[in-house]
Amino acid sequence: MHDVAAAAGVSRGTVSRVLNGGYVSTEARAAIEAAIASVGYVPNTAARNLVRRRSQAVGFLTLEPHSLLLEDPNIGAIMLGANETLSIADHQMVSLVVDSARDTERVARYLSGGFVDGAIVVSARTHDPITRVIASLGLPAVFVGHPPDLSREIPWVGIDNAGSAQAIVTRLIATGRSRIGMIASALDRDSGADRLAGFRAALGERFDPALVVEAPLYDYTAGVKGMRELLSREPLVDGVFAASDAVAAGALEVLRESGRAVPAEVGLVGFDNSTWALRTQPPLSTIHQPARDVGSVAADLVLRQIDGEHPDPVVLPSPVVWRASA
Amino acid sequence: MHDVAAAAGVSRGTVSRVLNGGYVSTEARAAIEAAIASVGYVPNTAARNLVRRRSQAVGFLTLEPHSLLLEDPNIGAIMLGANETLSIADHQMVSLVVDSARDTERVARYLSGGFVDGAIVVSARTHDPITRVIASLGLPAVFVGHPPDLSREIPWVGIDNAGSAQAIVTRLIATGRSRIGMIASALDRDSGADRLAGFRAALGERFDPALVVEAPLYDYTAGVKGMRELLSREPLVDGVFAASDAVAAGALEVLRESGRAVPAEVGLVGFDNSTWALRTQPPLSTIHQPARDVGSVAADLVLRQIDGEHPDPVVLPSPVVWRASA
DNA sequence: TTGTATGCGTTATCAT
DNA sequence: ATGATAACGCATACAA
Repeated sequence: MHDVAAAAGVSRGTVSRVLNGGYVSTEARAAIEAAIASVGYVPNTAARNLVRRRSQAVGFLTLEPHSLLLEDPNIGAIMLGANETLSIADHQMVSLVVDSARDTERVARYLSGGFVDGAIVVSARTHDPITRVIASLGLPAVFVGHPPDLSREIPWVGIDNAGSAQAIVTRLIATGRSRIGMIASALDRDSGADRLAGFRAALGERFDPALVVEAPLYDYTAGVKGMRELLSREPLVDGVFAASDAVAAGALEVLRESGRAVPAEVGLVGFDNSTWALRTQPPLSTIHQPARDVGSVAADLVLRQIDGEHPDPVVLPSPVVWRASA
Repeated sequence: MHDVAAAAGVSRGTVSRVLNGGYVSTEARAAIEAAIASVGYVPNTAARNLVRRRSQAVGFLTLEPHSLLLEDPNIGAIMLGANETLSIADHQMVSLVVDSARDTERVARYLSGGFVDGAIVVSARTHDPITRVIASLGLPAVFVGHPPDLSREIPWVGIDNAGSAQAIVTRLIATGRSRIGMIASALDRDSGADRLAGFRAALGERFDPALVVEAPLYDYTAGVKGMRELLSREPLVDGVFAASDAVAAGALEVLRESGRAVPAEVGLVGFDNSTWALRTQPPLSTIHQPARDVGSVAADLVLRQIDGEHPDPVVLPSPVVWRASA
């Protein structure tokens, strides 16, 4: 910038004014713009942020085992939704992957180092070091999904997992099934635990713990193993609630192998309304997750906090999508 | 930091020394550390970077239509590999999504604003504005895959798509197939075009353009539509090379629907060795892409450029993985 | 309208 | 071993 000022024969202050917008004469502006072009000047945004004390950037972190990051299509959609909203507000979304203890420490430094004005956190857990850093730093943040403890300090956005699970299982019951099982995934996370709770609520008196098999992740493999286990525990099972569409796809494959017709003999429902749901034969009845909206709302919630507001948590609607699998 | 210095009764220089490492007396160090804790001081890394003129960060950008970003499991693996290597070198990987014209401009500013010391670019195209910015900025960068023009200015890392395609198709031919078709995806990208070239090379004289159907993306849907088209063009097709495992999975579904046994009546091979390959029935013969290594090498190549070196492009091995589908 | 001066939070070069 | 002090590249209040 020094060079530009010299080349244009003005002071650095004036150069700064044409860059940002302020009173500057037409001639001076022309001279400066010419100088900028000839010198090939690009402003150092980092320096600008130092003086403005804002970075115009928001971090997006996924506190997940990396395998899940690769599998879960929702996370990608959430990112895109968040980015879109941040982009409109002229904020840069920077996605940070934390995949090791070393990452955790470095990301914590990054967050507290003035590089971001806020953060969107997917799959936060209360005990997570990063979560603590954010809380103690007072960094504007929003969680996707509701972590047990900090829900009151930090706003969150999500869906009603329990209610939606209850709704679709109720509907599954209404198709006349009597032995309904569940392949429950990720019970250590709020989404997983809530879906199981909804399943249980829908069944009420008829709930049978023996018909719930547990799996660590929301993936295809969980469906394969889970369905085999379910079948061995109760060969007469005629309804299955899979904790996600990927899980349901795995279960469907096993049902096919074992010669059970879907939906004639066994009704199957999933969760997510992901691409899986339309790829299977028959297509899956499932719960629609408005993942893109979740991201968009998350972005909005950080932005508002950056502006000094204290927004409330947001729960987005997640309707049942009924197809042919049940 | 001013507060810390005051509280500890020393100068800011000394505080800086305990933070970074330098000669400082035991008493001073103790006093300063106590002050840091009581004040709750966290260093502003942004300010440090300004004076050091290094950010210790590397950008990771995916110049893809966002739909593909969500679908492609390779990109996630590449990210993880890159992050691991960067992390060991104490560099922060920041992933930037460019999903609109507005994004393009903002990301370009971000890149030239001093926030990153280098960049890893997936799916670069020569005409892309971001690519031009990087080139004109002289920012240390590496491409994943080889863009046509800038290959000499900017190093890249990738696999031999053409050679691998030729290898697996040759092997498919060796199983005694006589009417072999290809579902070719993403012909506007080097990977897509090269895979087709390899297919053609393997067939030599027997290559028949009528047996090549084109699809825009490497996804499941492309396989479904492509296989239907192929079947209608040549009902007697007995071998299929799908441009990716996801494409192969879609094709397999159509083959099943139309009553063709795989591999008995039709041999099918894919590309990527992704999770798709093991989920299908039968599992797919395919090409193993060392995606994680690609990311790791990419990181290494930027790091070396940041250190002033001028590394050559790297081609990683991508062996045939033979399973039951052909 | 424009120039000058000061500060943003650090590191680094000097002396001491 | 430590304390001043000058950068780093920019924005801005104030003066002119």
